[in-house]
Amino acid sequence: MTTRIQRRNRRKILDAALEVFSAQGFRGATLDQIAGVAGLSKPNLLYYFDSKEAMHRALLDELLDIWLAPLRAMNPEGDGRAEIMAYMRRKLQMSREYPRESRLFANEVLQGAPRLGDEISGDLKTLVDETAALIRRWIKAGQIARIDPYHLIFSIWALTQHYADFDAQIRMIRDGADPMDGAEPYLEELFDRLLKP
Amino acid sequence: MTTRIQRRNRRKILDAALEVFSAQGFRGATLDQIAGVAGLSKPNLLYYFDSKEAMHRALLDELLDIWLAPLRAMNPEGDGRAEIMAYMRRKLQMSREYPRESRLFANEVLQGAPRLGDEISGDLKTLVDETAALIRRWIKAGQIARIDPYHLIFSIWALTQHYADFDAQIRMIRDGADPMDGAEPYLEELFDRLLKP
DNA sequence: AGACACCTTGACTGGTTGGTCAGGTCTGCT
DNA sequence: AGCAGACCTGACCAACCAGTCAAGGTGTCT
Repeated sequence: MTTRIQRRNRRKILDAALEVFSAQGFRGATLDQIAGVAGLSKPNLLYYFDSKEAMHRALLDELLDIWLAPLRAMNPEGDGRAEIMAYMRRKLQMSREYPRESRLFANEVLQGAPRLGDEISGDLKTLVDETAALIRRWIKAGQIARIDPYHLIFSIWALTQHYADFDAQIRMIRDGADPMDGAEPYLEELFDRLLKP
Repeated sequence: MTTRIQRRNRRKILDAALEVFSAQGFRGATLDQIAGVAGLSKPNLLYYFDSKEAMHRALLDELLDIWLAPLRAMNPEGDGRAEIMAYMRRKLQMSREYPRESRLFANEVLQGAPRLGDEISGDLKTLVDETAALIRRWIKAGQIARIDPYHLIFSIWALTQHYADFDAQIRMIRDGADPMDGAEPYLEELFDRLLKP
């Protein structure tokens, strides 16, 4: 049985944890910081989660589905170019709407993904392999250019997530302007040229 | 006056610090770990550097020049397309040869670049602005396509550094194979298509 | 209202970590 | 050899941090 209070507080804690973990990394975050952001006491955090580690795992677990949704949303029956362009657009949208989620995963992967369970990484691999096979079929059908499917996927990740993960750097260079200004037409052009058979 | 021992030990410390900071981030790294890798005692580390922070600053300072060398190496007199392709190749080469440096900067920027001095970021901005102006001239001269120079630079960074920074993820997906396998021809094709007028 | 489970917290603990210091050892020079 | 200064370290400290606990507060159901 989960009560109303439980739902509300677990949500507050995970929100705060996302805020702090994404900005400081796992090791850099402290329970006191998370407690402060959540507006709860530290022992209370540990009443709802067994440990800092459990909090982090719960976050990754919950967010992975959201994070991979655009990839799952690709339609094998659709037109190759249109589907890949749409995927890229959705990923860019994710960087705009969920920059903290992007940085959370970036932090985790950057440190060698020590807290991403084998199960999780297995799911990811399966999904990517399936998508790569799908892209190969689109290539065979002559819908897109003959390019490596894996590197294509990596380049979509790299280009879209860069705007969320390296926000600070882009802001410095662009005098604080919105880092994603002009990103969409640019990536549109880039992938249009790349995919054209 | 700097002695031979000073040079040798400072080098050992900075090497070890790069190893540990790049893998764990600033907050995640401990002086004990660095001391262990360097083969020196912790107090000895602090004999050569005032603090953990000073160590980190010295590293960033020393490595920024190396890191930005490819950008400085662009030749304004050269052919636009050839120069940009060469820059991309050099950056990819950096990701292959200096993945730790890449991750060090990635960690720093990801956390909002709190330890990158204004001076450093100012230098970077100036250099990027100059390069952007140069790219605009190449566009005017009809040597490359009409694309946003800043986003072009960001996309070169994103695509090349991704292979170093997200190494762990790519390895998972590609079953431990060398993440950069096939990256060069892929990026060659991508930027060739992108830059063509 | 009363009972009972659920929720909350101040005070604490044990371990870690950045940094200090007094005193020791080594090196290069004369 | 002997000396000065550079180099090195064990022992220590204060701050920080994840996690514990006993005690009290709160919501809910009858």
